[in-house]
Amino acid sequence: MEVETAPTTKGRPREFCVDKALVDALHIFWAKGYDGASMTDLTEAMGITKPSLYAAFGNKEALFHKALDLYEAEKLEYTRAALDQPTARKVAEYYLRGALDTHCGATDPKGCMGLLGTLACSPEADSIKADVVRRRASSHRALVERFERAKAEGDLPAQIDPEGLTSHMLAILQGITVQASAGASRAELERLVDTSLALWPGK
Amino acid sequence: MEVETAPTTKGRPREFCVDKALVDALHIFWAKGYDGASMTDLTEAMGITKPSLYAAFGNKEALFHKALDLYEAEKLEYTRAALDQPTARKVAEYYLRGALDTHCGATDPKGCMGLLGTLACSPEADSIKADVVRRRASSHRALVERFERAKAEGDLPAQIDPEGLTSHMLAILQGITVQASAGASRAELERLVDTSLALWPGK
DNA sequence: CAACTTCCATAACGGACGGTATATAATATA
DNA sequence: TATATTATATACCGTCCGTTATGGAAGTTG
Repeated sequence: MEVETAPTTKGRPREFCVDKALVDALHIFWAKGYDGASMTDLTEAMGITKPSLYAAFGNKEALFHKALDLYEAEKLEYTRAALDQPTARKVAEYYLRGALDTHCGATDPKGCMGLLGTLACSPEADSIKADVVRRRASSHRALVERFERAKAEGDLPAQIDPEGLTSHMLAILQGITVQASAGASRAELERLVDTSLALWPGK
Repeated sequence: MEVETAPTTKGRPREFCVDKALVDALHIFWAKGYDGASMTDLTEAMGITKPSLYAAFGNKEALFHKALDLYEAEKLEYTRAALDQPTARKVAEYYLRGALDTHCGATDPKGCMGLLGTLACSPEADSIKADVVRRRASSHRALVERFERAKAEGDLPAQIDPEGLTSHMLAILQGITVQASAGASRAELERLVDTSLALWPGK
């Protein structure tokens, strides 16, 4: 049993770039969701055949997890950077504006890949769902802690519930991605964010 | 060419109740989404065979639209009742608490059937998607008008953008249903709603 | 060169999908 | 009772799904 893909250079070299193929796969999953993306969709977008895909990535599910890793690392970087902002208000602003750029940009698919993953309901997608839920829980936790710190530092009012505020802000974020998927314009979503920030508590 | 199902009583009478079967179908679509619900899932839950289903409802897509009609009429009644509340704050409160009861109750499936419909990405589900988006747009419009009226009546501050506030509130609503689908507890979502209402502008 | 290893292309696998043809059972009408 | 009409039950259709077996092409190593 081999633990990893052997780093040998023997045999015929592969004719495609694994990293580029993964980027292509990510775009398909992002646009169509796990169930909606067929192997044919994927292989056509990646420019490779099915046996090549299986040799390089394992299977569809493994490919999705790898695409999700890439998505988190590249596209969700703003959610980590947001935590470093000096005040709770700036955290929220960074978060929501980042969501706007990421989920309603011109080049990438509209909406959130994770959201599609969570709501995919095929029986075999349960492992996908669990993965996304787990990742989301860790963002949630980090945000609660950040808002607790903000409360201690005085840039959130004392009566604010950090747990509730986190769920509230993530709900807005999810709503943004839902509306983006449904075809809302960037301008519309900017007014949404402006309103949410106008109602934000504290400084 | 017959325009409607003939109201005759000739021939063998059907052995199941169409209305009850539709309720069963609704629960399946609600829990699994359009693509996730297979004809086998549906017929088993409805207790009928496929030919009976096709004779009574046309096909899967027509069945979904009828189930969506029922869903809107019965489960989304609160969104209409909300508009009759005396102030913008009460409208929001009615809306969000109603969402809690409807999408995080004990008996019905968690989450929002419309949301699953919008995010279903199979090619043949485009008509489903368009239907849901259209229905949602009309709720949106009604809400904007209600908030404009509230502004005129003085229970919303002058600097509030009714369009943005509507998108904001619907985003929270969508976030609630997303989190409910993902397994959030009722208590968690109540804290979310409490926070959202604590931040609500005006009286 | 031959031997070996790895990748690519074709085509097929079993299974599930939405949808239906056919035959039989049950009722109303005449 | 005979006939027409409609519902049910079974079995099947073609298509697409994710996955894989097979044969040959392309490269490295001796």
